Amino acid sequence: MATTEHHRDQPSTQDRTQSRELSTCPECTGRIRRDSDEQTCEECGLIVETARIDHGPEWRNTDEDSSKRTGSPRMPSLHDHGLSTKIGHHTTTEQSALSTATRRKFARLRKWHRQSHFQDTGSRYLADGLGEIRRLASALEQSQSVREQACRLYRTIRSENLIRGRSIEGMAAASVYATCRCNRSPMLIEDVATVARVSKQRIQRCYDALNAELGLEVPPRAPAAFVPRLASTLDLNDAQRREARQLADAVQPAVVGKHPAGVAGACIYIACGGTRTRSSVTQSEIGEAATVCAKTIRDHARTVRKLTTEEKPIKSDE
DNA sequence: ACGATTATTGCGTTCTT
DNA sequence: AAGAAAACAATAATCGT
Repeated sequence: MATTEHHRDQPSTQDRTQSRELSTCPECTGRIRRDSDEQTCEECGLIVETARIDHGPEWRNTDEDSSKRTGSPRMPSLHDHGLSTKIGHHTTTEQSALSTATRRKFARLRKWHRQSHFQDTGSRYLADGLGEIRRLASALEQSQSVREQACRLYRTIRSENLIRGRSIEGMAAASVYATCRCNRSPMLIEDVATVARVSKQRIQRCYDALNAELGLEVPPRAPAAFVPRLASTLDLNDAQRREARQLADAVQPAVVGKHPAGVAGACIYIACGGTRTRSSVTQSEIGEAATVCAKTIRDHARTVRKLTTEEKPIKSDE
């Protein structure tokens, strides 16, 4: 089949994410990340601009085999890239003009046409997976760009025969998760597990297999990326956010390998007063928001404190 | 005797025919 | 609709110390 051959040479997800421009956010002076269709702030999540217009050329011969030169851009999220057509229902004035025989004929035509979509074997499964990805991406409020990237990833997963024996739904969820991580989004596997139809463990397995087989380079996650997210669910004020962010940035090189959301939670805990003054948020509240237990917040808070007080010993903090 | 590694089995799943 | 193929988890077996 021509479609799978075509997609073997598609650029992988990380190729696309590398070409993004950075500027600063008017709201919090954070960095702005630019996707193909959106500009979002990495700090506060503010969507600066949403370009609904496709600025690309009207026709493209860049599709390698130039099998398609005009029309809307290819949609990786649709099993046939949105290339298929439908025979519409004429429900208005024309209906009366058509004879019964003609209407029958069109109904027959329509049915045959619709069924012919799935005639090449296996693309039913592909459509299932892509549909699930679309569902997950929208449930997780991800941008259109993320959705398309996830679908592209899913296609290569499929062509590498990584799905057999696992599950379509698990792999779809893993695709979305992996895409979010490649885009440095503060996404937790727990997040996708709550909207997915399979367990967290199964998603994790699929994600592991995906990493092992495809070797896609997912960047390490910075704790600072989780600060805005946690801050908004915990309803913190600007000063607290700023403080927590500074702590997270300062501490980042020393906490590689630790769960970034847990570290971010610890920074927030300290920024909100810590044990000293009565903290505005409890450890368990933070833990819940970060999908980590309260003890982790406590432990990390200790190391964060130690790391930051070494640098400026003026502030004696216990 | 014990812990760690490897085989085996059964199960739920994809995918082909 | 049926069966092959591949993955996984739980259990059994084997091995080295």
